[in-house]
Amino acid sequence: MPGPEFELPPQYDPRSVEPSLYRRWLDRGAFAPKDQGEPYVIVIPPPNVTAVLHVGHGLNNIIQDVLIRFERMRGRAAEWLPGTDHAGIATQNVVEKQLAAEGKTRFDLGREAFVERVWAFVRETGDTIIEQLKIIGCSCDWSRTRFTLDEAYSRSVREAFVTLWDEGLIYRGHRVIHWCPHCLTALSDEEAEHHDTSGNLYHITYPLADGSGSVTVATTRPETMFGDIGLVYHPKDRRYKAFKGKSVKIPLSGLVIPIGTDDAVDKAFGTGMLKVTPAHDANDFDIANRVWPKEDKPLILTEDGKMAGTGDGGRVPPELQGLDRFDARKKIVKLLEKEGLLVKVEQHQHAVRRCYRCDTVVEPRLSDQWFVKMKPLADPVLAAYRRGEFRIIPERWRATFENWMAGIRDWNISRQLWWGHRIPVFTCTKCQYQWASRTDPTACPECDGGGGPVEQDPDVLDTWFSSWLWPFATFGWPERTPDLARFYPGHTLVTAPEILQLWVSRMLMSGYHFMEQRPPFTTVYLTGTVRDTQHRKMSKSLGNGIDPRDVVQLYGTDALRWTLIGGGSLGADVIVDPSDLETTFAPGRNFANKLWNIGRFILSQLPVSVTPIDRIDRAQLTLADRWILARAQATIRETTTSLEQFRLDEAARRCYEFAWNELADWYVEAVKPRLAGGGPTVPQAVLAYCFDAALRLLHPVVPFISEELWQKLPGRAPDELLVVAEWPKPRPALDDAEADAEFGRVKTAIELIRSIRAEFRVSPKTRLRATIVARGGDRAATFSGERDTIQRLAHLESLATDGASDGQGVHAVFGAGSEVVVALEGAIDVQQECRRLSGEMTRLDQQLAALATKLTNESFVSRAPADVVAREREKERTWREQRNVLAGKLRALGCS
RNA sequence: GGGCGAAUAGCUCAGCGGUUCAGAGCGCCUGCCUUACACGCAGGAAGUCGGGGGUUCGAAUCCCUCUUCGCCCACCA
Repeated sequence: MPGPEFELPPQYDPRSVEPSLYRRWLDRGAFAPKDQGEPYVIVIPPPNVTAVLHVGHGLNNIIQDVLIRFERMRGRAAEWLPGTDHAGIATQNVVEKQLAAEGKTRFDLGREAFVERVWAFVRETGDTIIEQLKIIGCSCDWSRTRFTLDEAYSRSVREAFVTLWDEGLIYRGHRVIHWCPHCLTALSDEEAEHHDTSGNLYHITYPLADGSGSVTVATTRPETMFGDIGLVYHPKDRRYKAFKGKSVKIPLSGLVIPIGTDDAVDKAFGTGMLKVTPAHDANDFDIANRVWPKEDKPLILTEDGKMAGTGDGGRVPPELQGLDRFDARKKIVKLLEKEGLLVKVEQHQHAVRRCYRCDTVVEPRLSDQWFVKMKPLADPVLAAYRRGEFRIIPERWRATFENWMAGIRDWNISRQLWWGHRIPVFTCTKCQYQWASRTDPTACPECDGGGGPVEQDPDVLDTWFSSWLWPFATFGWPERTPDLARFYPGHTLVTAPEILQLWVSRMLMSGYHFMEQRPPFTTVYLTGTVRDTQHRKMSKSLGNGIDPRDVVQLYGTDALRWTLIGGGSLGADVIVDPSDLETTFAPGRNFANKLWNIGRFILSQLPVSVTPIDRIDRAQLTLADRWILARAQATIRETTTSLEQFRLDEAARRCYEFAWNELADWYVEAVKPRLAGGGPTVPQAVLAYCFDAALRLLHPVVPFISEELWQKLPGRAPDELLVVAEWPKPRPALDDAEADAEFGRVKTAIELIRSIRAEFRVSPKTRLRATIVARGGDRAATFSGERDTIQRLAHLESLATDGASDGQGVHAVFGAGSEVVVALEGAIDVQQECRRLSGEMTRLDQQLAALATKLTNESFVSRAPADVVAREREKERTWREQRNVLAGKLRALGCS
């Protein structure tokens, strides 16, 4: 009797289901960790508030969602902490761009108004990002959403800074750092990205001051020559021996500078003579400190990358002052050429550093910045990693991580920005005493009574100086909150490998340093990257980004998740085609629709109350019942193992095969006749059990469709939710290797009959008569017991399972010599059948020959494992029996 | 300059020493609107597993090498 489920439309419409389900989960508080139980904690890599997410972020967050849903169902107190990052440079950049469109700069607004303006922007985009996470189904604990610039979070940042200061790990460094002339701020080494660039190597003549000749210097940056304080060559370079102690004149300016020597010079590069520009090259800075430690290090470029003016020491010739550095380069080259001081220009491949936020070529620049001493922080982490206290998967990242940790350099944390955490360093204007403070001081602690006004450092902290505290600042550190006690240390961090150093390693360092030597997580899962078919990263500038909202609108969230999770194995890139969303996302949509229809059918067959599977008497089970129940056990085990091993793709595939190929294609089809009769409750119980298990197993990957169907299953309380339902456990009592093998034979027999039908172009409407002859290990009862199934699925009129083959019809051999014979009167001629069978024979003979070679090979028999040899022997026996049957058939037909 | 990854059907991928291991999805071909599903069902065609060499009784699977692509790191100006 068809139930009300037939009212359900035959086509699943995710749009009508997903938003309301998500709301139900929220209303029920399903994403909050339960009060009891062992915690499982993931902290989200907080997305920058600058931009909407694309499917690249989608992959990352969906992986986290699969893991958190899995562990939640397994009974852990699952905490997935969400939030966003204020993203200092990036955000300030975006807002400054907006201002520029209005013809304004941040200086027009002033610091306070500008920061207010950024806040307004951030509130808006932050909300969009959270919305997107919800749309793709993320089951974050929204009650604990954090932002790295929240008041409480800011206290954590300040605490970390002051602690490090007190420990002597923060210092003011005077050195050449990466400076972005567009963002007008210093950058860390990690924020200045290398880009291979094809440039020029200019060979420039520096005349000797005494007029006795000249030397040639090769440089990629002629515009910095006015900042030269000398030339150096390698002390062992004989070519320049005669120049020792001499001086040269800087071309175009005439300034006289000395020639020195330094070991750092590469004799083989360029001319072996290096110009030393200490204020605009980190390497030159070091050389200058060795060779001319007392010499000034003149800056000849302004902060925004222009040639310095007269006020800046007057080293730059007047006609070049104020020119942009690249325009200046061109002009200088021209001038040099005119004066005959340009020897040659060579093509030169080299890496140029660019700002990771605005892509401007970074200018090395001597300045004063705050640095963190990293070695004391990194060493314990490296040691802990080698002890195995946390792991990084895929394991291949080990070398990268270890090299970085071992060779770590101090971290420049000050940024000349307005958007971020103000550096809590204060200076007394009277006595110049400088200190870091957890609270804003009003007076200098060193001056007696009336100190001078106190000034705070104008700079802000590097964004990463706040996000490196994420795993514990989010839970209230430095206060000893219950959350902190419960959710630190966490478990899994899922993120992109490109921020392994920028973020992951620093979180580990802060974790070990501030949290009593405990790691913030035990597993770091480095995901692959979502790329287009040309293997390019998704990015706005390339126009190949896909907004997850578009995919969800077209195909549903489950389809999006299905493609991203199934698209690649652990840590592998996922390739999607932005120009063909249909092909990319249809498989997931199709699967969701298939589940929908399996559900529609099963639900229509189930009574209001279904017998639990453990109350079914095993004696009542048919072979097909036993088979699907055994398959369910295998699926439960394999899916669970795969998820435990972070093989989400494998888990997804396994469930898919169970639901679609095993349950729908075989069991449902096999069981239909038994259902139609309204007969016993056994098939209903089996269907309900298997479908329930499949939905549970699928839930982490396709949460919406699984939840929607699961709630419709009989016996559900109105408030029961799959999202917090129990993860299936295997029931050993339902394991059944025998049924697995026997039903496998039945399937094979059906497939052979279908093949024959198709080969002989017999319409399914024509009912055929067939015979199955069980031989070898096969039992006739296996086939007679499933007679109805075989007849129905192979479109047979009748099936004989007891008689011997009479040689009439089309034959196929399977198993250990068992045989299928399909009666096809008139449709076949003997010649054709002879050809077909001898073709089979040839194939079999080839396989047997190959096997014989193997088995007569003394080395194989003696050296291969015994079970492998045994298996090969068994295979040979089986094929030999098949061959015998075939040979008999050929004889009977009188084939030549 | 160093390190890493990938190369398997037209496309996107799985398999990573031995069970028909040469697979899946999409695409393609042939039948089917079989009352859950044409976003479907059934049956097919399709790859000398990038080239070469080696280890092994046995290699898509391990080692070396080459080619192509991609990524990360790097103070030769």
